[in-house]
Amino acid sequence: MQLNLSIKSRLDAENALKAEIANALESLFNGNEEITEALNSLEIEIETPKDASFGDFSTNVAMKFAKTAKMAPKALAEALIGQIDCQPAMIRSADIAGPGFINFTMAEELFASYLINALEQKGDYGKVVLPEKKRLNMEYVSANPTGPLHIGNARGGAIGDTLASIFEWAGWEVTREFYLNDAGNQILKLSESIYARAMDHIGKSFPFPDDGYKGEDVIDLAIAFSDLYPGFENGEPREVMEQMAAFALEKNSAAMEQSLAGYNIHYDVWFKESSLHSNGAISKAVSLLGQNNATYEQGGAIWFKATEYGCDKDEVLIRSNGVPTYYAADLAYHLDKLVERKFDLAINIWGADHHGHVKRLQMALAAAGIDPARLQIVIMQLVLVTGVRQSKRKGDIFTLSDLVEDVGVDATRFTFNSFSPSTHMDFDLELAKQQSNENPVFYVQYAHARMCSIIRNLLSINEKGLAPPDPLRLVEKQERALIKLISSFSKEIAMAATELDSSRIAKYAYDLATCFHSFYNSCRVISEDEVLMASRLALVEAAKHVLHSSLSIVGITAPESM
RNA sequence: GCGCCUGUAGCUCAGUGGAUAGAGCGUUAGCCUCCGGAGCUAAAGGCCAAGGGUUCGAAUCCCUUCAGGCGCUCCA
Repeated sequence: MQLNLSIKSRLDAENALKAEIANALESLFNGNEEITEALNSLEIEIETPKDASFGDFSTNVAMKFAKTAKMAPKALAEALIGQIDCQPAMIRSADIAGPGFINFTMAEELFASYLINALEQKGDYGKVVLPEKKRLNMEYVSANPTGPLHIGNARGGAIGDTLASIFEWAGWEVTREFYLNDAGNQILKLSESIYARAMDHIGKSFPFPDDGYKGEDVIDLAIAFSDLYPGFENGEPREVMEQMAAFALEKNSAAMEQSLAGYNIHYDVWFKESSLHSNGAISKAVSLLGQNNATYEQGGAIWFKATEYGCDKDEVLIRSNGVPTYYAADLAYHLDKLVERKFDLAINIWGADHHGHVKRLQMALAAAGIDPARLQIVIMQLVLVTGVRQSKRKGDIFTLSDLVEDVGVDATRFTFNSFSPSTHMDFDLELAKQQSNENPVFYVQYAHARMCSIIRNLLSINEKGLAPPDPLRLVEKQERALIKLISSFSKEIAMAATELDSSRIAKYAYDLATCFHSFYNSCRVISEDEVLMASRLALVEAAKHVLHSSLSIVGITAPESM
C-alpha cells in the first residue's frame, strides 16, 4: 500500500488534480506560444459528477479550452488523458464522457489517506491554517435597545454567529461585536413613551407620542421607574426623561444580553454609539471627508457628496441643529473598526430594510480613503411570522426569548441556518411548535447519538485491543460515499466563507447525517471479521468528529444520546 | 417613478454555466431473529413565473414583461 498522507482532504486532492491537468496541458501545447499564453488565464474547474458511477471527480476543461486549442472537445480530452500520469496514490483512471467531460476515478489509497487524516486530527479536521493571520470583525443583531429582541433578530443572530464560527474555521481571528445604538431620536422617543406610560400609571395624563413605542415592555419600564423614583412627576419632564432613557438603556441592553446568552450567542465587544459622540470620532470622520473635498454646506447642514460616488442622492452628515445623523455615526464607527482597530475585514448582518444604506456607507468609506471592499454587508430578507411583519412599534410581538422557549435553541438556530439569507422566510410558528419533533435538527442529532452509541457498544472490545483498521477494506458504495463527504468538510467551510453563506454548513450536516444513516442500514459495524469491524468503527469515529464540528459551527449541541 | 431581493414538485426550500433539475413535509408501497425504527429502500408528483438573447451547453448570465417583499426622511 502506497499512501500519500499529505493529501488530507478533497481540497488537497482537487489542487493536486488541477496541477496534474495544468502540467498535461503545458506539455501538450509546448512550443505553441499563443496557446501556452492562453493557458495562464485558464481556470481549471474540478466538479463532482452527477452520478457517482461516472467517477469521483470531473472537469470540463476540454470543452472550455477547445476553441482556444482549435481542437474538438473530445479530441482535446483524448490528448489530455494521454498526458496524465495515473499514480497509485492519486488517480486510478480517466475517461471521456458526454460532450467532452473528463471523469476521474481516484485510487483507493486516496480515500484511505482522507480517513487516516480525519482520525488523527479529530475535532480539528477541516480547520484551515492561514500563512498569515487575518482579523475579522463580525457585527450582527445590533438591535436598537428600545425593546426586546424579535424573531428577525433571531435570524440575524443565527446567521452572524455561525458565519463568525465559519471564519474561525477558515483560519481567521474573529471578534464578535454588537453595536449598541444608545444615541439618537429613537432613544428620545422611547423616553417620551415611558414618561407618558409612567404618568398614566400614577393616574395623571400626559400625551403619548404619535409614533411612540406601544409594547408591553415600555409599560413595565414605566412602572419600574415610577416605583423606584416616587414623585418623579414633580421633576422637570425633560430631565426626568433623560433619567428614564438611561434607566431603560441599562435595563434593555442587559435584557438583550441575557436573551442572546440564552440563544447561545456571546459577544466579545459591546460597542456604544454614544462613545463616538463623546470622544469626537464623529466630528473627526466628518472633517476627514471635508479634507477629501467630499462635503459641502447647505441650509446650515453638512452634506456628503454621495452622488459623486454613484449614490442616488447626497446625504446629511451634520444636521442644521448641529446633531450628527446616524449615518455620520455609522461612518465613524466603521472607520474605528477598519482604521483605529485595524481589522482586515468587517462583515455586518443587516435586515433587508437597511439595504439602501449599504452603498451609502461603503461610498462614505471610499471618500475617507478606505477600500470599500473591506466592509461586506450580508443582507438577510425579513422574517414574516404567519403573515405579519415584526415591529417593535406595534404591541404584541413575538420575542426571541418566546421563540427559544417554544421551539428550543437547537431547532431555532438550525432552522434559521438552513435557509440562505436571501430567502424571504415565512416562519410558521404553529408548525414549528408542533413539528419540533420532526424538525431536521433531530434527524441530524440522532445521527450523532447513533454514532456515539456504536462507539460505546464497541468500547469494551476496543479496549481489549482490536485489530488495526485497514481503510482499504471500506469499499462498499455507502462507505465510500461517507469518506468522500467527510473529506469535503474543509471545502464546505471555504465555500461558506467565500460566499458569506452560513446555510451551507447546516445543509452539510444534514447530508452527512443522511449519508451515515444510509451506511448504518447497509453496513453492520459489529462483525466476526475483526479488521472490517475496526475499519468501520474508524469510519464512524471520523464521521462523528466531523458531524460534531459542523454542529458546533451552527451553534447547536451534539448529544451522545437522546 | 428609481433601486435591492425573490419567483423551482401540493407545501417549505436546495441547486458552482454542465450529464436524467434534487431534498424535507404530505401521499403510496416495502424493510430489523441483528449495532438506537427520531432510521432505511422505493414510487408518484416539474412548461424551473412568461417571452426574447448570449454559447458547444442556461433554472443559473444579459434584456423585457408579470407577480410578491423591502427601501428611496436633516428617521435609525
